[in-house]
Amino acid sequence: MDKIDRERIIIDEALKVFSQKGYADTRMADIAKAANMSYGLIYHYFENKEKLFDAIVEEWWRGFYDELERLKKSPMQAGDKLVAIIKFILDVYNQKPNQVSIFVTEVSRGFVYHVNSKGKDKFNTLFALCQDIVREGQLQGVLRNDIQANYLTYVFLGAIDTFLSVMVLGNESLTKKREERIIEGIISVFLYGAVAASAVDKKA
Amino acid sequence: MDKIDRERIIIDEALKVFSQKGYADTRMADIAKAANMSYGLIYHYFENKEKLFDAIVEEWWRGFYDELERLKKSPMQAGDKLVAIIKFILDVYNQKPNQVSIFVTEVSRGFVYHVNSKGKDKFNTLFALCQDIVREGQLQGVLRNDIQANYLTYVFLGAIDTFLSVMVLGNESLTKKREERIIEGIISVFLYGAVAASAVDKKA
Amino acid sequence: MDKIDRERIIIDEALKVFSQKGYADTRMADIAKAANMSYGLIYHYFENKEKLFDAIVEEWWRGFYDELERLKKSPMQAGDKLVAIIKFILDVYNQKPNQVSIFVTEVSRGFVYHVNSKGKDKFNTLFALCQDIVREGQLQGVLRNDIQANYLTYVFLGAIDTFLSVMVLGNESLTKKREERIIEGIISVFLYGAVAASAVDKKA
Amino acid sequence: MDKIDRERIIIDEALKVFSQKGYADTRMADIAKAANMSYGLIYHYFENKEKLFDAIVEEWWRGFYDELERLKKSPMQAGDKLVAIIKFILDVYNQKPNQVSIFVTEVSRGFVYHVNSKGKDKFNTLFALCQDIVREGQLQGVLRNDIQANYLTYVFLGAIDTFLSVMVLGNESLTKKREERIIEGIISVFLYGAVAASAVDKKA
DNA sequence: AATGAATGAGACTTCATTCAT
DNA sequence: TATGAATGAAGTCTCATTCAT
Repeated sequence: MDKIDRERIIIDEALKVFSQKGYADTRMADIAKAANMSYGLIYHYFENKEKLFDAIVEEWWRGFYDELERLKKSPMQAGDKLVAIIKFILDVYNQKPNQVSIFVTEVSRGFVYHVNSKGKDKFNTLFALCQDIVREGQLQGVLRNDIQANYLTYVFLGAIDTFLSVMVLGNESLTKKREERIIEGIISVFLYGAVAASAVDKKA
Repeated sequence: MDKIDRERIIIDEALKVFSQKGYADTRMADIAKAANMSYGLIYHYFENKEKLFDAIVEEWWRGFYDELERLKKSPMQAGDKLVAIIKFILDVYNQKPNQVSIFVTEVSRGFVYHVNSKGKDKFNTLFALCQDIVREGQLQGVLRNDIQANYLTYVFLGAIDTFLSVMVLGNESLTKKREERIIEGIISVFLYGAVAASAVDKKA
Repeated sequence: MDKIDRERIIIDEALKVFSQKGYADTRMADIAKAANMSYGLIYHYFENKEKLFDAIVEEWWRGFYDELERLKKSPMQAGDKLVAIIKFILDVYNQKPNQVSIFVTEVSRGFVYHVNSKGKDKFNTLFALCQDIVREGQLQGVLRNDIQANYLTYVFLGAIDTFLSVMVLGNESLTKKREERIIEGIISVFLYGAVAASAVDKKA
Repeated sequence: MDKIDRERIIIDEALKVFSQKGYADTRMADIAKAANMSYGLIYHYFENKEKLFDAIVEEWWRGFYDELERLKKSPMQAGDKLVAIIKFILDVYNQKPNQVSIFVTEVSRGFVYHVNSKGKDKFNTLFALCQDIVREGQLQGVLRNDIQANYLTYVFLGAIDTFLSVMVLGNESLTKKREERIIEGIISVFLYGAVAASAVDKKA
């Protein structure tokens, strides 16, 4: 088995264990057992527990960050970009729910990183990228201008995050159809608000 | 110094330390030092680290839960209830940012509770209570009926949660004026959507 | 309540707790609770846990030692003295089973005293006194001379000790009638042996 | 060094320390030092202090129990069986005095086991097995029938136990010749009684 | 590359004892 | 006398990490 394969196995299995037990309650021995190898061997591939965790986060983060950067630069309309973000996250959740789980429970709330600030940085970067897209939408006249971009971003990211939390805590899985409905629902509320049509006298 | 006072001091200092370092990285000795007493003494008042943490969470949770129950039963309009929820949380944040911080970073994402399910239960209870109020709004014709109540709730709670995360991670404090603006902003987006008035052809 | 009374209560209650939980597993707080007072107060009467334990042992030991000394000096026949010893021990057991229990489980096996040698000394003294009486019996021609006094003593003391162990471990209580039968039985085996009359061709 | 060897070393060294200091006063660090290894390593082989102690006791107990069962089933005469029991115990004492010491001071009096009842059970099992053999002797007409089997057993086991206590407390060792004399002595007193031949008017 | 025995810093916790009130 | 809050030494045990094989 070559080096890359081993690393893959370790990362994948560690991901499972971390997302099930949480970082603090995960033992290197648990990971080794899940990966079906001795724990000594893990140290050939990763310097220590934290670096291993970082590798997992980095992998997910890289993909997410790249997507956000790509979207930011793309010529799409801001509204469609926001839809694309949700789509992307739900896709990842579908393929690797554990990865999203870790992001939600450990990274975005920065617990592993209480001391250093890696998690905080990532969260802030994520927030900033979304806010850029939101601001772009405002400039395009697609999104409201009377509200600061950061508030719009709170609502947008928050909706996704909370939705994921519920999914993660409930261990729920996602059918394609359900995914559609969710995107539809969240985006619709975000864009057009929660108020009933009959009750609208918007921003009066 | 009497028993209740000591308990207060311990809880208050533990709250600070927990929220700064996170549960896992907090040492009983740290708390003792912060509270200016021997670590042995903490064990006179709290059975162990977890019970101490629970006491802290419980205190905040009790207040929050009571408020939600009170609101649920009150004759207010659902929209006003949602405003009241945000107001309440921001008030608590203003008075005890650490308490909110712990809730956001440790409890709502359930990391201390990966093993047992105390955190998960609290989160679900919280979600359910909000959803009840949202559903009430739908019945009153105030909130949209074409979207499932849980999606509306994701957006609402998510907005608050993400906002708090940003506040907590940024160690930001809140002026009265800023608080007003935030409530205004989040509620407005939640109720009327992010789309610019000029661009509205809602739910078409 | 005067000093002597308090001491009595502490000793009596400590005796119960020690005999139930054993020395190592007994907390000063347990004793205080049993004695219905604060644990601080115990330290007014006894220097520390070990001294308290010593006081308990000393009390029982004093009575036993005095009895043995008295018997040693008395003009009774050696056989009757041995009967008197058993009688005495069973009487104490009847009145204060816990006291005997402590002696059997903690002192005679010297566990509290593994470090120092108080228990060992007491056990040896006890053994020596019995052996003196046995030797006296040999001189009187009442007990066998062809066996060393210490072997006779092993059998005698051992019978009592094992019997008490069984009583103590089984939490059994003693009726007067049963007591008679036991004395009869043990003494009879000790004096005349376990061999059936029909099978006797003693010391052939 | 392989797994089994290490376990042997730990058990052997722990046995020494336990028998010298007693269970309660034995530190895991003491055992580690005696075994010339880090204390962490002990936990690779034994779950905790109590399990380590149990392993030691179990080893001795297994041998003793098997011997008793073997004797019980053997076609020997009951009297010879009793001799064999004493022989066996003395042999073990000769080879592993510490093992016997632990049994006498810690297990047979059940101090480690004040809470649970492992020690009590073992003691009762031991007693029951001996009593079976004694009863067999009664049925064979070799032992007296006019005394309950349990009383005969008290005397028999007690003699051995007390003798061992004296040996253990005195740290005495055993020559082959002395061993013979002891067996001779104890058995003789047990079988034929302590009374001088000249004074016999047995059971009159 | 691979194993898992070995290490030991350091965490939590207990509880006898002291001491201010 | 009486209380129980307060102390802190000391114990057990965990587990990331190292290292000989």
